[in-house]
Amino acid sequence: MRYEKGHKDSTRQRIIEVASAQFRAHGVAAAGLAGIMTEAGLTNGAFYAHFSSKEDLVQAVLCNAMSRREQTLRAAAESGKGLEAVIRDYLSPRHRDDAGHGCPTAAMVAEIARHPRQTRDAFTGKIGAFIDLIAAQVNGGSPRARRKTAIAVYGMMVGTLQLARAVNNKRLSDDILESGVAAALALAGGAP
Amino acid sequence: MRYEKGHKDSTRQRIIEVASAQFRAHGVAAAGLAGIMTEAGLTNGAFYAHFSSKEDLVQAVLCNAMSRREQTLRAAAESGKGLEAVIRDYLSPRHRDDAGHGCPTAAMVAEIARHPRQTRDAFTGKIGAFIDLIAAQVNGGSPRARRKTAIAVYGMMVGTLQLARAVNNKRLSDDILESGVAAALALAGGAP
DNA sequence: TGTACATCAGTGAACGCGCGTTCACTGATGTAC
DNA sequence: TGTACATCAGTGAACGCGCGTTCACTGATGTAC
Repeated sequence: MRYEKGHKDSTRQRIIEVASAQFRAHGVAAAGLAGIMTEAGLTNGAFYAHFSSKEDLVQAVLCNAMSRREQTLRAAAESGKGLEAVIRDYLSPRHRDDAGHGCPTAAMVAEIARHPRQTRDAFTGKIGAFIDLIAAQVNGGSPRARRKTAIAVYGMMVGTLQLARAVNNKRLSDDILESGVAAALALAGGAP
Repeated sequence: MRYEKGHKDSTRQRIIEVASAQFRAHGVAAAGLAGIMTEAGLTNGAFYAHFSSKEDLVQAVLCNAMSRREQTLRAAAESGKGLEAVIRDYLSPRHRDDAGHGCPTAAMVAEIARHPRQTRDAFTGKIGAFIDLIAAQVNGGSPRARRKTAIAVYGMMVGTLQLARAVNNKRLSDDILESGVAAALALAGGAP
């Protein structure tokens, strides 16, 4: 073969990573395959040697991005950094201003809700892991209560980050991030 | 004139309402002008007698939908229904399953963040009113603390509703709504 | 009162464009004999 | 060792389609004289 072993896999991975950033930065609908392939250093015809359709790519991107996010969360948990650091990092101006390399849920959740069953399955499968990881770091209460708190904390992180991104006023946007951090810590920290 | 007075205004309003539902149900990018005009009982050429561009319509839709939402919130506050009823209604299966007639923020916030300045301005201007209305019903703390809590509660409502919509598992989805309600009440109710 | 013209919401065909997708082809390599 | 063929990642032009937008036109009404 004229390409070294693993070449095709690495090309596929490159396409996924370019698409992942473009989907998060501009939305799935607004990111075109031609632009993705060009940024990946290929022509558009090569796309279908790697994926059967755009929807197939969306699923691959989702699995990849969510898995990565899960690993980051897991690493933070095991290094003992604690939930507070995760929350502060999530609701930081840096994360707000760089959606392309940020949380896939915050960037794509509303669009995912409108995608076909299989794509939503890919998302659903990963979201449970997030919840469990956060729940393990919540203080106080039964496992069931901790899980409920974890869901709420995650929902708040996603919602406040999106609000901070949409708002056209730096002062208000910073306010939103700050309020999210305070409330998330209050929830996760058990009784105040 | 062959049309009664106010005819054009009511046509414009009809277009806005049809677009409003389609934008929330399918997303701004996925909802086409031709489909909107057809559902409004007009042909596509008539669109530009009412709006200068699709972006112009997006702004009109945003103003209209957010104002309506604000009125609903205000009415609930004045009738003394209390924040609890608002939260329960927001995080209900009915609202989750009918995005087309639901909260414009939850349906469009991520897309709005990618729209031009003027569109984001229309959104930003309205979001402050929401926060104030919620803040007025939060128990305990200084006005500043209540405002921060209100932002967090609103962010959590938006985020958990989106998660509940995206997830492909009724049990988990209901769980998410329930967790959101409990946490929002805990936050807004002051010390537990 | 009758006629000519102005108004204007709406029609419907057409515009160029970028989309996702298809496909005949390329050309470097590995394999068979 | 040399030749013929198979493989296959990638090329690049083309496909039909729906998008947002434009525009010449319609036709019912109001206005001017």
